[in-house]
Amino acid sequence: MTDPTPVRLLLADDHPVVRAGLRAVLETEPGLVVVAEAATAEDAVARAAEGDIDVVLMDLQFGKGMGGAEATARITARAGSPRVLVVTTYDSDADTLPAIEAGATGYLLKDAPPEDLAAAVRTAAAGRTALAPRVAERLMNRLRMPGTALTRRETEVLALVADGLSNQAIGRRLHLTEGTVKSHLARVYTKLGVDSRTAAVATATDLGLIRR
Amino acid sequence: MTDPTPVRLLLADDHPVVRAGLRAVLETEPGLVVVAEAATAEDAVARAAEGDIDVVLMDLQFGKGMGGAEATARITARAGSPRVLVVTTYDSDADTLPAIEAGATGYLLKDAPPEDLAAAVRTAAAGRTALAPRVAERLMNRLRMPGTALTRRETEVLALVADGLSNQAIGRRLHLTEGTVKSHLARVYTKLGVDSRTAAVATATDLGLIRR
DNA sequence: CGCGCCCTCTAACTTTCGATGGAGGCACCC
DNA sequence: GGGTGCCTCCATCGAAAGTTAGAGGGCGCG
Repeated sequence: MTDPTPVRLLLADDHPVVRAGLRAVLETEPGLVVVAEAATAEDAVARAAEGDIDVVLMDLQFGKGMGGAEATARITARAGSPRVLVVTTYDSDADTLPAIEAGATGYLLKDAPPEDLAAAVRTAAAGRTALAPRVAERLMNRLRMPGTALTRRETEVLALVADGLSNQAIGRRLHLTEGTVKSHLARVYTKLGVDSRTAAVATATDLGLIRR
Repeated sequence: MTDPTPVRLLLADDHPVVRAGLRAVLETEPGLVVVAEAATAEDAVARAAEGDIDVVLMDLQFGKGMGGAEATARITARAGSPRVLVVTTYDSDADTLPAIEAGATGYLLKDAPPEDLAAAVRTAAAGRTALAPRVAERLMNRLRMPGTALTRRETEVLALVADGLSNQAIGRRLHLTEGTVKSHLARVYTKLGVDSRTAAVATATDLGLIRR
């Protein structure tokens, strides 16, 4: 009656408590086995390369070093790589879009009930996409309102504005001229319907386009 | 050799995964027993009132309803109440100060290693204060820099800046001249050590001087 | 191979901000 | 009464930010 080939999992999260929680929740499920944990994104990439993992549960925020999105990209870049299921606290566009672009098979929120989590892991193991309802809704809104969608570069510039940088400083950081930064921001303003950097940060934060 | 009166714990966190993780980490410790869990702040307040709890592990962010700080205040307001140990992800002043004001016995971060967590629970059970190193450092910095405190008017103006209003608009809103608004902001900038409105909003948000 | 979208850059122009250095009124406290 | 801190207002000047109206290259898609 037991499944002869259980789904083998790697937990990548810098919080020991969260790793213990995921382990506790998932190991009670039949057919799921946690075979390894990683406390940094670098470790996760290295461990995933060993070939004995079916699904990686990946956090996006790590205290130091590489982020979860980049780790996801590196893992999925290899042939025969495991599926990566992002499990994080936030559902802003600033987090979801890079993760999905990086090749994540699913995107879950940490407040999900254990059943949903286990179901998503099985879905991911089967190669199908698993999205949390809130994330799915956000993506739908994106598709419905294409005029409002900020491009990657625009989001990047706006995030630096939110950090308090001047146009000149942003230009230096991104290797752009100050004029180009202004161009990006001008487009951001029209898309968001505002007319200043502070107003742009305010509404973008409300809309979840950037995090703060 | 076993302690006849173990420390009885209540876990209050809206994430099932985190509750499972805390339970897994703490129940392996001798002398600690998790007797209840709460998924909302309201439940935590009600459950803590039953009198059979020594220490509450309280998250600050709950998806809906009451926040962890208010719940902490309500729990500690009663006589003979349990100790409240805040366990959260963030260490900004906006979170720590209200929690401490509300009567929390300690403040931990979720990335703490399990040993530290268990040690902090025992410290709290004994009635002593348990602070994560990063939080302690932050509090020390506060005490060292008393000049950073913003006046009511300055905070009011800065909050409107964070909402994206121009100096003129703020003046209209508060019945001030634009020049007065500039005066307030100039003082805010020197106090925060910045030189632009966006930078002021960024650092004030980090410091928890304004809400967003 | 166009077409559209994104990214980059330019340049001149207007408006808003921020810096500086004041000044007077008011409340509170020693 | 004389501090001290907060709030209000003033004027000027240089520095950012925002506006407008372009243009060209790259990339994917039908």
